[in-house]
Amino acid sequence: MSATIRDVAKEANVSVTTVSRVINNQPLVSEETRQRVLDAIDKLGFHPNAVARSLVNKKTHIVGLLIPDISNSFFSEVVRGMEDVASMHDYHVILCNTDQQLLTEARCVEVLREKQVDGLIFMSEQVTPQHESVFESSRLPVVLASTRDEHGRFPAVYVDGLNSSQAAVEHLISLGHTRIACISGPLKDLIAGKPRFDGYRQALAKFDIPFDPKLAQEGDFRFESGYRAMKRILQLPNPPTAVFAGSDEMAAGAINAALDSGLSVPGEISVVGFDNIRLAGMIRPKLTTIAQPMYEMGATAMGMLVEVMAGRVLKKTDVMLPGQLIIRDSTGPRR
Amino acid sequence: MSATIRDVAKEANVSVTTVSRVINNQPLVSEETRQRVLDAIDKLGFHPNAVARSLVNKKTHIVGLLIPDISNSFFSEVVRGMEDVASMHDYHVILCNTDQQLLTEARCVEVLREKQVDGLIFMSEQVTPQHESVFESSRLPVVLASTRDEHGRFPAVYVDGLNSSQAAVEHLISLGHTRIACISGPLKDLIAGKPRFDGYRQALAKFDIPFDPKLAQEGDFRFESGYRAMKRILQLPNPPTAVFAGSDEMAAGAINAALDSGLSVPGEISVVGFDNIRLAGMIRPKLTTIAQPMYEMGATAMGMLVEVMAGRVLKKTDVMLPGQLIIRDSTGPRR
DNA sequence: GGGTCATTTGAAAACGGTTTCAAGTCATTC
DNA sequence: GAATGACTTGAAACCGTTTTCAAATGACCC
Repeated sequence: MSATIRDVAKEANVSVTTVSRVINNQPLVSEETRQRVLDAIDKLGFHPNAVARSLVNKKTHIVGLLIPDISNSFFSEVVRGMEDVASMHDYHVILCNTDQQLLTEARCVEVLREKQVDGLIFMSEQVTPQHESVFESSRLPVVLASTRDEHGRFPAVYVDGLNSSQAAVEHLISLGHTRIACISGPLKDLIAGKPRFDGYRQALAKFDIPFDPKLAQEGDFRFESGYRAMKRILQLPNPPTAVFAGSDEMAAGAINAALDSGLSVPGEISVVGFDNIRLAGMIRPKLTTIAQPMYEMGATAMGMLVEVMAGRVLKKTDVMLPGQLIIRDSTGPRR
Repeated sequence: MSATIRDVAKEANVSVTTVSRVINNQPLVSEETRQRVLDAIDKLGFHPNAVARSLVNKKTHIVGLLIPDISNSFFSEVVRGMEDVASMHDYHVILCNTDQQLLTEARCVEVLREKQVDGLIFMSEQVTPQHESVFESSRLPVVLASTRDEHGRFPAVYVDGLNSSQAAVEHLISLGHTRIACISGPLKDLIAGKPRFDGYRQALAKFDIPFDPKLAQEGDFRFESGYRAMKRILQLPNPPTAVFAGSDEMAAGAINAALDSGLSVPGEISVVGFDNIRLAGMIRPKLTTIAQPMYEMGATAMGMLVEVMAGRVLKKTDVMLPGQLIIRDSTGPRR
């Protein structure tokens, strides 16, 4: 079918060794033979077979990406960062949607390993002991993105949820709000759930505002859960004047719920989100939020994985990126 | 390092042939030896090396995805459909962001081919003769998604932009609007640009509404271009009472521009979009739009590719999916 | 007892590259 | 003119599988 290195060798009247040297730009070939080989390659339209090459090199230059759901804009932005850095280093990425199912995740690791990928990036709300054992028995370099394992066994990149959300809530407090609700993500999520909720409480504590459990609702980061949580909150006898949501989608849901209940935003109730997905600038009012450096997080994670795969040792195995408060139109002074 | 088929053979006291038969579930092995081999595999923690396997099979069970930009929610939704169907058939996908740069696209095709992928799915605004020649010289099965080539040389799946947008505009007309603007995508885009614009004109023509070139603005599908186009339109001496936008993002931009100009939507101006991305249900007012079956488009494209890779011949090489008008809150009767 | 046949098994040749190591060529040196 | 060394080159082993083909085994039949 397609020409092989042997065909080229025959055509150029040299050995396969020499052809191999030429296609790998090794210096030990005379200019004249090199040219002859190049001509033969051209003539036959030869392309080296990366599979054969991988078999002997034991390197595929492919990395696996275990992502909950690529259609979620948070992940797709992160993945873009990963892919850009990967291709910068001549790596390609295999994408796997896991829906955070341990079984799916484990199966993916297994076949990726059979496919001899050079490394793995993992994203998921939790990294359980089962995860750790799956990763360890795969013997592959693994980097965690937007998550981390309890024991810090694997390098990880994530955003500082605690301080970021504290800043978000302090922003609300600085506007005069004292009755502030929180729509958090699942608290068992140790990166995007718990820390953001803790930041909320920490801000309250700092200003001696008592914590009212009724004002704390748990959602799942999605629009609908934000909408429903807000509806519940607004039925309270003594509703809040501001809401901090653990994700932009939930914040958008909350805003819609408020508007549907006839409240103006930020006139009667302020809302602040978390993530700064594209949506945040497109809804009305534009969302005040914490910008997560999603692209950068993906890029950083892939950068670390590349380092590890190159056999170098990481200077920092635990990278915490700062979030940034972006003040737009969904927050205003208490009236 | 990792155990090979030879190690297993030695451990089980059989030949590699027999081991190979066992791991491929071939029937010509006695129950007793099979068990012995299975035990050895277990004991050594053996996993077959897919690279070596691919070398002889000439099948990698990997397909390449050439996508303009995975961080765009339209593409990420499509890709999700592709990946789901791929994994259903035991394929994995390598993701490449091309930014619609011919050079990047060509380079990706080349290295994917070197990596011996079994097929390719391509997305981009245009398929030029250069593209065709790149695909053809790669000798890989190719399926086009949300685009198509002039000569119909490659199987393609896309949404019927002409009839869908005609339906969208007819919806506006049925609400009593006669002065209707159009914010289209680039007209050189033969799938998402031109046809949607043509559908707009066709609807006007059907109801004998004259076409006013001033009401036709060209954008690039993104939010900002919609915003700017709307601002221009609203400065017209005789502004329209409704706008049809070629994408939801542009529609969202248009709505924001209208609100910023003090107009109410849909009270004073109706807006209809195209795509039905998640955003459409999250903005205020919720967007009336044409739902593109994005997931289904990805799934269908991958389904076709799988067929082709299996050596079967496609019943239909040109699949046109219908769009669906979804009436929400951004359109209302002319006042 | 030899021939036939079905059933299991394994040796060896691929697949398309890389790499080790030895050898050949030729100018330079003493 | 032989020894030295720099520079090119190639034969062959190897990477971890699959597959072809032949051989071994044992049951069965006449």
